[in-house]
Amino acid sequence: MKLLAIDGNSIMNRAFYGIKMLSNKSGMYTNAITGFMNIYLATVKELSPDGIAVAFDMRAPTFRHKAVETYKANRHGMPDELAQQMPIIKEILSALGVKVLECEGFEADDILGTLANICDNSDGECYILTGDRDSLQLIDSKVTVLLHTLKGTIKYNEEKFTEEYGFPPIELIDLKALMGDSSDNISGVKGIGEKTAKQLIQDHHTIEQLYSDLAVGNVDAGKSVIAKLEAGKTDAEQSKWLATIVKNVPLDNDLTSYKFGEINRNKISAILTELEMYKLLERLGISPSENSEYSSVTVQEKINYEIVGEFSGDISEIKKAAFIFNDGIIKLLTENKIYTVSDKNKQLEFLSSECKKITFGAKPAYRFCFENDMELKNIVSDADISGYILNTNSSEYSIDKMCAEYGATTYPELGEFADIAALPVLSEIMLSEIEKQGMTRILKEIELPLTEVLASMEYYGVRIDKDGIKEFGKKLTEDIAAIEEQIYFMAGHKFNISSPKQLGTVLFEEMGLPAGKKTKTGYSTNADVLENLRDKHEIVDLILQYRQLTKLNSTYVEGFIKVVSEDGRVRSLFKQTETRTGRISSAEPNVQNIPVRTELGRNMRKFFIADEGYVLLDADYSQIELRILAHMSGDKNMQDGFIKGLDIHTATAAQVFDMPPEMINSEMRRAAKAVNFGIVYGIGAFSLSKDIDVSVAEADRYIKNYLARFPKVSEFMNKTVDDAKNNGYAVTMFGRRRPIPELKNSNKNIQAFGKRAAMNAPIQGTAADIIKIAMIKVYERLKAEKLDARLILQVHDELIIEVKESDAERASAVLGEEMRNAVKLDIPLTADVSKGKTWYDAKG
DNA sequence: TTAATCACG
DNA sequence: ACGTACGTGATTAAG
Repeated sequence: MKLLAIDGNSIMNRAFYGIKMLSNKSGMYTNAITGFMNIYLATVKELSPDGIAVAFDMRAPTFRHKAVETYKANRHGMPDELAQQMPIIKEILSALGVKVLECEGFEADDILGTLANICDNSDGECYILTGDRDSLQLIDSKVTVLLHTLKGTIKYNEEKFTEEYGFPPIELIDLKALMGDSSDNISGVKGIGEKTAKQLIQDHHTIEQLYSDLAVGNVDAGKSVIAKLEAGKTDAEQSKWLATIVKNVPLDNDLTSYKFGEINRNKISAILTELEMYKLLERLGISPSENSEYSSVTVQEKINYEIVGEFSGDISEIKKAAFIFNDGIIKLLTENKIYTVSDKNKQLEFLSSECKKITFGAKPAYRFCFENDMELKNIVSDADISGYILNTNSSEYSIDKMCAEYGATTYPELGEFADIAALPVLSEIMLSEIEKQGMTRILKEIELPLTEVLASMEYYGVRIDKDGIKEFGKKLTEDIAAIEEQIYFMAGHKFNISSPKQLGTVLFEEMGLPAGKKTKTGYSTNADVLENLRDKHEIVDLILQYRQLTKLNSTYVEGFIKVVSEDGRVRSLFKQTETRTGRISSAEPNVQNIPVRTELGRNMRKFFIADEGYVLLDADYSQIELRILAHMSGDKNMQDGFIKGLDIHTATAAQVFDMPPEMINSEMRRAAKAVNFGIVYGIGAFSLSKDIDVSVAEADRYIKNYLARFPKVSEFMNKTVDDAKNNGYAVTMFGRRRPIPELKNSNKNIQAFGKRAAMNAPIQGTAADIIKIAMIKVYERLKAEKLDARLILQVHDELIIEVKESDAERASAVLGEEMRNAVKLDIPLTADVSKGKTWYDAKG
């Protein structure tokens, strides 16, 4: 009988720390379970044992000798996120017909030792799977250890062990008795390390032999080693006792009782469905539970697709199809047949046809059409977008992962056609889920049409004055060199100013400036800290200047010179499935963080220019997030300020300080502005106090006053957090969801973060929804009115259009009207348009 | 690859 | 008692 004995705690630990945190929608962590099952299945496949026993620790707290736990540890000495997975893996294993062994007062190790012993005394073969080298002492002719490490699983039998260590496995106990083991709190002999201990055990084998040899002067070692050994005899004996794995745990010693039992498929299905571990279910050959969220669509037949090859028919006859456009090739699925389309003209004919298309990642296809002066028509579903809408938290929306998550059939046997084969059913499941969650309008009226707008923005790009940037860079480089010289002079030597570590040493050790905050790795040298040191030494100001100039030079000057195309334009990627709140993001290059707050940085915008004969139009929403808050909360007091067209920060100050608006000075307005920001972000008194430099108590008073003056805002925030806790997600005005599993985390800080995110998501997300709607309307109207104008940039609450001078007036009206009228709120949305040859000039 | 920093809304 | 505002992306240093 071949027995596989697994150290449950050790393997769960390895899995937990080896795999990124994963959790299902309700915040239950699954990473250790996933990792464990991966290792388990691989080992079972490799070994084909007759039976399996998995051992877990059950040590009463009083017996515990392990090191003190870290802050978030519980009584099991492990993080809650791991502890909560332990009972579940036990249930899964039991349901798989595997024996789960625990014994009061014993560790998993001891159970493994006993199992090994049982095998030794019968005709068993024992394989021990663990991540812990301790168990190697159990190896003998019948016992093999499979040691799981980062690099893979190493099989240790007697031969392999002896070859590596130079002595038999049982003497590992003696080795530990000498060198100790800090993780198990075994002291060993003081002053004897691994090297010396190994040599001594190779020569003398056991502690007992070593000390009897020592007594007759038969130990070949230096004077100091001998002295240490003599001094540590008791320690050695005690350590040996501690290091010895117990082999007499009361267990059933009939080996056959560990043979595989019956598999409870229903139970496994129920547990894994709940955990959303669909991949594992598939590997186990078990279908997801009927009670699954997605049950109505999870019972599917595998469709018999025929792979035909290059499409040779008449494209105009295709009425409905799935396609994926990638690497210049289209994979096409229609009427249960899969084709490729390689000819460019055929591709364009297909894309621009009236055929209803479902796809995965439509944006590149839109761009491909724009580049060829065609129009991509009739995209009715995009799985990439659907995946994002259903879970904005995911970092990857591959077809494979989504099939596992939503229970769609996969077709790995179709190789390169696996994705296109899975797409129709996957899309159908996701569309019905989106419908069920009330997000169909988000999909059809916002995200799907937006893809075309973003593709168009990417296609056009923005014109850049490359020579201008180069010249600006030259000046910066000169200034940087001069500042560097001065800094080195003041510091007394050269060093890398860009290295926070080296800078910290210079400022806080060599120059003796008072160190403020610390980071994980040393002193903090960020702008906040330096700002406070400004009047302590002249060098601080120079460093701040150096930081500003080098940032401008490397990120913006050098960064942009690198990405300007032949035609003098830069094409950023506007990503539609990136942010958790529903905003779009920009990358390669990021055009949403071009400097504006300082005059020097703002110069960068002089190099974002309109093409010859064209001008730029720029419009941004004024206070859109606060307006949304006023609308969604229904707070009449707050709405009043906007309806009357007051300066909102001054109006807030008047409320918070209980004074007429004309009595509000700039300092008070600044404080009120910070409070307004804080409210949107899910405020704390501490951070607010730091931001506006008042005491925490003072800041707390501002917040309390604010919430008292705007009671509906207070209510709204509480309800938002409550709902998010109950539902597992926060939701925008239009129904877009953001899952917030952090609210269920056991760590209070993470929970607090969840609350702030829950308060912010509906506001930031609704603002994102609104500007997306505006973008689509602007895009459609510019097209309908045949204006020589195009949207080219979006910066969250700001849109930029490049327009032929003769059409500027009309485009300007379109832009302003569509932004203001994108949606109807209880209060007006305001957006003013201004015009200029450069972004610098066009920004009002 | 991760941490620190800083640019934007 | 503890930690401390939401959402992004790019660059640099350093393990």
